[in-house]
Amino acid sequence: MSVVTRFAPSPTGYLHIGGARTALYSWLHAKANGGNFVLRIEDTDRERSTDEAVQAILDAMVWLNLEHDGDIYYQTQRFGRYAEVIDWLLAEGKAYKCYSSAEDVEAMREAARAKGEKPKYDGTWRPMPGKTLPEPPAGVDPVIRFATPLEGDTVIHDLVKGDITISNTELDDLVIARADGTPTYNFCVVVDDMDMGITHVIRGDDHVNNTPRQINILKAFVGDDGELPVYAHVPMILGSDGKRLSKRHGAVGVMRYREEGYLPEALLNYLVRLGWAHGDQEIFTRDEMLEHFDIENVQGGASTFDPDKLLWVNQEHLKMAEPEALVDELAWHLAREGVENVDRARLAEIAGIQKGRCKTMLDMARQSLFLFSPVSEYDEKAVKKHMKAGSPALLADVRERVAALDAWDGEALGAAVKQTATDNEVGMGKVAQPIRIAVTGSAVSPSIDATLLLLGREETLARLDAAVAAFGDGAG
RNA sequence: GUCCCCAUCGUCUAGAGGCCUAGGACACUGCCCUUUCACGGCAGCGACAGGGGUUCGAAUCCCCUUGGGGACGCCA
Repeated sequence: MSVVTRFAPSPTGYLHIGGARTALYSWLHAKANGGNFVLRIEDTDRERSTDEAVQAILDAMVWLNLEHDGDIYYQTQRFGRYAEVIDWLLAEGKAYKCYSSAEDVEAMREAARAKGEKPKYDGTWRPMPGKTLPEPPAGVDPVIRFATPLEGDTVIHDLVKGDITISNTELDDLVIARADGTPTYNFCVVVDDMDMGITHVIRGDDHVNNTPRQINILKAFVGDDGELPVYAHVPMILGSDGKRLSKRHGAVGVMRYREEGYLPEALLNYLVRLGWAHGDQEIFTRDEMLEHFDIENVQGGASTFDPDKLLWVNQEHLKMAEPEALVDELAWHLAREGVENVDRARLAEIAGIQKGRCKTMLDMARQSLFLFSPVSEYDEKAVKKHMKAGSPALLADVRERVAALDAWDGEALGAAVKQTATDNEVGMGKVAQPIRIAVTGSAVSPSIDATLLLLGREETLARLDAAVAAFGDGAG
């Protein structure tokens, strides 16, 4: 049977790092096995689900290029189906109406806690042979509870954790439909996974404790020996303080990483290595992930998110990327810095020169800004350090030499600068740094020949002239 | 509290009983390279949580302890 996995976020916020990794693992497992990857929006909680969150998740999935197969499912569009299944369960006596109020149930839980037991619903309204049920109170809408088996064990054959056995006595009769008639998570998941033919349920291990409940519900349909999906519970991602990743750790939405200049391939690469390894390999292309990833090799324990390593991975991906592949992201970041409509060939040229010396696309964009607007001011520290008494004369000298160049190419420019240093009997630093300040305003830019090459003849000459004028008198 | 899961350098991890004097990567430190910032090269620092077993032999298997995480909703 062909593999079908799913990613099933609830739209109560953005897609965060942990969710992105779960989605990645799920996607990888499907695609590496020639299967399908289903995207399902679990929006049954209408109070907390928002359209903005749905859109944010979709945007993030697109940016990460974790493409799903088929249409996106929305649980709110499947209420008819859920109602039908609940009716069947009720008719079969596998579920029942419960009139206990929220306060009643809370009191039951308190009582259990006080006895040192796990807080559970006590089964007041569960029909039992020979048992007389209380009279339903007037004017109260009941919830529907699933009648969980009273004894026996439920075993999960987990692909990452191995077999997990949980006693059914640990479980209580969970609510599958609220008083207002809307179905709840554990129930919808079962119906959906069944209807959508999900073969592998890959999700965070915070769901391990839900799994036996879901298995029990599923067995109500397929029978005790019926076929179940294969489960794989992947560990959580922790913050640097060992606590579950949260906003405090900067665990913001995936799209925030885009804003900070990360490449989707790099983020995915970092994420795939968090909890999984293939020997000593650190850097993976998407194809390499597909080739080597195996859900069964995922670690059982939680791991800690390390922003430093993510940054390094990003830098590695920047270094190995084809310049053309960086054009879209560079354009996006430049636009955010106010620079728009730069043609693609120009962007590729810039990316080709900058990619080896930036850690992020944001760095690249910002460090390329000098190309798009005249130098409005010179960095004070840089001027103090490098602009000496003799600098303006050297700048004027260089200006004449490069102006005389037939072709504006990197090699000739480099030679001209070098010759200026040689002829004036000074080190390269004495020439290159003032030029850099003159044409970029700062002491940091690509190698001086590449900087001038990118800037072009006209701008270079104009900026050198402006600098000679600015520093020519009384400088140093 | 109850149940479930987990446990190798600060962090991510390699390790499936002898290949382990425990390997790689990030971070950190030092040196080298160098026209800036980076890149790169070399070196260093640094771990099998503790205790019992099993075995000729254990980071690897078992048990206990400890530590960490998760779950216990008319949230998902």
